[in-house]
Amino acid sequence: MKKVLVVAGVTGVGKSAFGVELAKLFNGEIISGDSVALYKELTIGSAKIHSDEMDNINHHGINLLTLKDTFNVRDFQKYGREKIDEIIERGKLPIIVGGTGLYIRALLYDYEFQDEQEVDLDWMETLSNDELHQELSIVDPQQAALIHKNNRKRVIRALSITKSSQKSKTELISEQSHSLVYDAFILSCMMPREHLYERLNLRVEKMMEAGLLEEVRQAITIAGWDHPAMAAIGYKEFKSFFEGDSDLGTAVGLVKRNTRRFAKRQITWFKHQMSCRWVDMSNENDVSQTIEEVDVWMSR
RNA sequence: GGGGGGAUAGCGAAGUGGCUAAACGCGGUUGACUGUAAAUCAACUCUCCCUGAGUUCGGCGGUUCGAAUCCGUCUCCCCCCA
Repeated sequence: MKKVLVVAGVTGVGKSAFGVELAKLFNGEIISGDSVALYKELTIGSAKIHSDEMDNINHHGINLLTLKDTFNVRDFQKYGREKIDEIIERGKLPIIVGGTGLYIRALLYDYEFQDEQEVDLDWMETLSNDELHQELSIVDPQQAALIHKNNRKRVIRALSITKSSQKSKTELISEQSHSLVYDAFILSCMMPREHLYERLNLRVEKMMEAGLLEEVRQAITIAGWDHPAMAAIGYKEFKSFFEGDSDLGTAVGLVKRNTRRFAKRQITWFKHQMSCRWVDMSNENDVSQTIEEVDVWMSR
């Protein structure tokens, strides 16, 4: 199986720099596993790696799109797998670096996405959460049992799978083996919660100093608030500020809070959705120990 | 010195005699996750031997079958008049 190194984990602990370090040590190229850094216009708020931090290591999946485009997991899986093959072709090690759990999991595991025909979903709009969930329990009872009725987006998605393709979500998932399609060594970077939160708060302050507000202003003139990417943390929080409904301090506070909550969700994801080698980035010994383990894995 | 207002769980804030361990928001914790995922959603958050029990609503004392809610008093905070 093809070897792929993965530097996943929580935001703000230094994954990007660690990825570059590993790329230099093991002759690698980096594929970003980040759903926001994909967009050219979203740089400060996405904590995107700066070009002079890349240290001549090739980075893929950054600035790939403009805010005129949209993207989804399926696109990422396709793009990522192509890049992995290309990099291996060049005799180098593909290194996935990022924190978008679903993207990374879909890339590494045998997630199957099928072609879906356009289906009119407007009729769902008028239904209540309960009615939609009721509908789902008829066409796909297993998924209905798994998805909470208030999770409207998921309920609608599960419904639309059955409407726009031949299989239900349950059937689709049951056909997969839920195993890795690569010889992947998955690192999940973290650090003690308190320390992490402190860093994250500080990072938001730095983003403001770096001109985040102006970046948001420009992004909305291109994309408007309706673009999915504008729902990213560091952007959506400024909506009410720009509309004159709240002050800047409130917006910044929300960015901090949402970043913390996001970090928590990432930890939960990597803890339960894939099996990772956890790396405490605040512990030098653990980091160097990890590098040794990568070395062993490489020569395996 | 006089007059008025207020003290509620980590914070903000409802509640003004039983349905209240106490709404709601924030903060925090835990979890779900297969085409918007930095998205979306759920649970928990006084204590404990936790499908039950125990101690709470500034302190103390009282009224009452029953008080965060009524009365007295003390402490602290805020506003107004001197």
